[in-house]
Amino acid sequence: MSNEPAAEPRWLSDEEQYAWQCYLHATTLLEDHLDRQLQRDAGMPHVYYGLLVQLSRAPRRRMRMTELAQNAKITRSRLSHAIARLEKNGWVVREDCPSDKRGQNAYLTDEGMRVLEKAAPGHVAAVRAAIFDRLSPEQIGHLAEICRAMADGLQPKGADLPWLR
Amino acid sequence: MSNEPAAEPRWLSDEEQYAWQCYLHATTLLEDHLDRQLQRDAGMPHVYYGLLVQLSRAPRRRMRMTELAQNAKITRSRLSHAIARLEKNGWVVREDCPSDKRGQNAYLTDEGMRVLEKAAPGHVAAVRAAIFDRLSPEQIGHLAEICRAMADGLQPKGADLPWLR
DNA sequence: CAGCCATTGTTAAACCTTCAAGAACTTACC
DNA sequence: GGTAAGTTCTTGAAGGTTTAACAATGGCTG
Repeated sequence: MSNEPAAEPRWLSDEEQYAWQCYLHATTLLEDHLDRQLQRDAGMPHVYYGLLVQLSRAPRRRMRMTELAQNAKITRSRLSHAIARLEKNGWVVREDCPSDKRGQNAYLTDEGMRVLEKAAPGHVAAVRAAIFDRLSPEQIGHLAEICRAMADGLQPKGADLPWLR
Repeated sequence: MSNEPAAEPRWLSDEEQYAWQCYLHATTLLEDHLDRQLQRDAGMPHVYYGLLVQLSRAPRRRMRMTELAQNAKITRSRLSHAIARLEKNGWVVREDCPSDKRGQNAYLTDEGMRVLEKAAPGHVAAVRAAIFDRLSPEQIGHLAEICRAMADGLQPKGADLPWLR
């Protein structure tokens, strides 16, 4: 199916092309906007912030690296670099996992927690201003539904990234 | 409004939180997926591909740097680096702009055009598989509407980036 | 036309991401 | 229990992005 030269590619209809255009614009602008907002107000990019959020919600503010990577939808390699940086900031520390000697836990430090709590209101405000204050409740429902369908189609099964690709 | 400590941040409702989660997952997974797809099949990241597409649609396959950056929603700096790389590949060349001595045009070469035409079918197929084959026509309409509303709120007015932020 | 401010595009440095490879450990199986 | 295969996490290098600063030019205002 992906080996044949694909005799006649099914191009996008006008509606589809328009939707795709809008999607690309919105997602690029939003991601850039949030990255800058967080870089300015909290000294880290959006993805890193997301990692702290995950950790803050985890049982004892700790989580196995792989699980964290899965939740955040990033590769283990990327996470490894990210945690290294967050560790330098003193916001996270690594600990050996008791039950599996290969494993590492990332632990959100008190200082990391403070940074997160300080950044959260501004971030939520930014997200709200960019999305939820601009959409009707029905649209929010539709968005969730649409994104869920998309994410479903992109989830697991792949080479080094059991979940990505 | 952004100066006051924000007495009581309006957190996200459960529905909003769910939608935001879905959105983040879908957009991260999709962007990663397309980046890999294009890197593998065309030797460039998704953004670079988008630049070639823009150029291919422009009048004489050329466009002013700033205009290209605006259309692609990226900074001039990022574009500058990107075009430098594409130029190394021989897919784009820079030309002085006749009417404004500060200006540069990016021109899509014949080779660049070939690369684009070769990559297009696979890319469209990937986009289709990830989105349009998974959504109903109504959902596609909703998506466009939602993204348009989001993009509208994020458009222009800013410091070094007259359009971004 | 002189002065001043805005715009255009680039650059260097710091940072982030990807990719491929590898070290350490676990599991399954004989 | 020993070996092969799989899992977990890290690393270094290559490449992409951001930020701030800059040179060159344009355009406005008096």
